[in-house]
Amino acid sequence: MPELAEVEFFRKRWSAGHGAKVLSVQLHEGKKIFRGCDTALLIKKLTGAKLLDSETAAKQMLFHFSGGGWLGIHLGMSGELRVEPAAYPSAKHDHFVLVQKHRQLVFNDPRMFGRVQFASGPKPPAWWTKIAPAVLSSKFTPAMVADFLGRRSRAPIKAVLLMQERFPGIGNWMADEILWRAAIHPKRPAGSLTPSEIRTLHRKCRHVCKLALEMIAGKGGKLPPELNRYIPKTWLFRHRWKNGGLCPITKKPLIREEVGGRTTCWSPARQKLRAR
DNA sequence: CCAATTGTTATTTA
DNA sequence: ATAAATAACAATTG
Repeated sequence: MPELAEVEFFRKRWSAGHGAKVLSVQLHEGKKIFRGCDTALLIKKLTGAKLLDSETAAKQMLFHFSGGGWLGIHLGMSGELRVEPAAYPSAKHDHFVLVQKHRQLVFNDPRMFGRVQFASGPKPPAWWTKIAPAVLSSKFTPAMVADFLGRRSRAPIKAVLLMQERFPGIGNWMADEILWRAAIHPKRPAGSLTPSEIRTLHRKCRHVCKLALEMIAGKGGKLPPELNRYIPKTWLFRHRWKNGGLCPITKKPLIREEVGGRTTCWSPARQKLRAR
């Protein structure tokens, strides 16, 4: 479920615990979200440590603790972070909980495609620092996009936009939103885009990321079903899942079909298979 | 029972 | 050998 802006939204929730100590760590040992994670070390280092600060990159979050603890969380498909009262009893799929004096920081993930990582040391670990430069950073340039599209020239552009090594944080709905705004058909081979289309694509990537962060991450309420409250009807997002949905620009019917292995929504009246 | 799901990754195919 | 397509992961919901 969570893409760039939603990840930032969830990180902000847990930021309620900045400056407070972790009294205890509760986790469901052996669950898939802990694959490759040294949970014994995690528990040892985080118990009694203070949560100092946190940040997001792509679809991941990094929480920094006193004593050199670095906690990485990826929400996968169905994960979410919540803040619950100190007396809260764990619910189903609450696989990982940091207990503080005045609250509990809860990671809930039914499908467990999410992930918990932990490292100890003076600096953030490699699995964090190697994440690709953010779409909103100055390192994300039209030339870099053009180069990447050239190396993925036969894959549909929709599939290429989902590749985290170059478009960190962009997921299924954001990719569709970007292509719709750029008026590019999702099945177009990445290598078939004109230089002008590539510049437009680059611009729309940044625009959608920026607006999504403003609209979603800045808010304090609840998420998935309520996400519609934050996103205006001028976005494809508000129409993409409805049967019989109409393109907000052309007012013509939208199409849903699998592209690059994911359900994809587009406006055939606006997004043509041949370059214009 | 069947099909769906806003993500990644291992395996298979071309 | 490389890139692209597909299957698999797990749990729930419609």
